[in-house]
Amino acid sequence: MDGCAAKVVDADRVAAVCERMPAAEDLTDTADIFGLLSDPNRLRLLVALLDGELCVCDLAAVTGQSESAVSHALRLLRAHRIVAARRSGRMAYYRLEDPHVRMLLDLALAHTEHTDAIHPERGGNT
Amino acid sequence: MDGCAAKVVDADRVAAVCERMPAAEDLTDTADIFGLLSDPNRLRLLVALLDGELCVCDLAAVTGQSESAVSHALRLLRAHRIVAARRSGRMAYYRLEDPHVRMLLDLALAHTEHTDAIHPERGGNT
DNA sequence: TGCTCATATGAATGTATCTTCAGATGAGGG
DNA sequence: CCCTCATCTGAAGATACATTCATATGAGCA
Repeated sequence: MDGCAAKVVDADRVAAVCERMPAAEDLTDTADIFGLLSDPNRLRLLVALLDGELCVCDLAAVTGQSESAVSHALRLLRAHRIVAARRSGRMAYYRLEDPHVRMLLDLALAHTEHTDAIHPERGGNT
Repeated sequence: MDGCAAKVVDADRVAAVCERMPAAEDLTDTADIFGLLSDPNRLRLLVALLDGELCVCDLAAVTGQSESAVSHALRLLRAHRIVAARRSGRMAYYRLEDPHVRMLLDLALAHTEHTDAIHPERGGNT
């Protein structure tokens, strides 16, 4: 109500935009999810899980990180229910659990694949 | 070729996932964009611009930030060509320029309106 | 010309975040 | 029971980031 009433130029536009502005909690929430996707290593982890579940050591191998780093990252993602773990003996198999994040990943990656036409020699891996 | 060949459990899966893994540059790029969306204030800015262009002081009013903070944020977004500025006299009118980011925002906001009830780390307040 | 206003910038501060190291937990095999 | 292996955790160090303050630019106006 007062957050949008300082020194404005287009008071109408400002009021309209304030109307449509999502709640602060929703914005924080969304920013939080984007934050989880903003790290290349976590991104690698999630992309690896797009195809199905993988154990920690395989995730470490795929993403080129230490198993400790992978475990820390998975813990973060787990805390936000983006991934889920299945235990089998000593192994922990992780899978992508959040369909919303899956959609964001798909959308984001679909677009980056267009941009890599600029990098002809880099097909997909090393 | 050895980035995916350490101590693995499902060598086939690991190899397959490595095949599909986007190039490091693309992942960095995507993570970078997600990083730009990972700040609530920048998010507010971009959401405000979804409807059309706004000047800096109106953006400050809408998002409840100082004009200096808004200017800094806009500079960042401008550097990544996510927003663009139109000058008119002393005023600078910014608009959302990247359709890819617009899609990500639309998708993310559509979902946060549903999912704000399930998050663990906010201690269930109003 | 001199003044004010809108925006832009740089530097400094504090805070958050990532990575690594060392050790802990817990399952399986001899 | 003891030992190994896969995973997990906590703490510490380094790095990056957001926010603020002070000031600069540059347009309009008297």
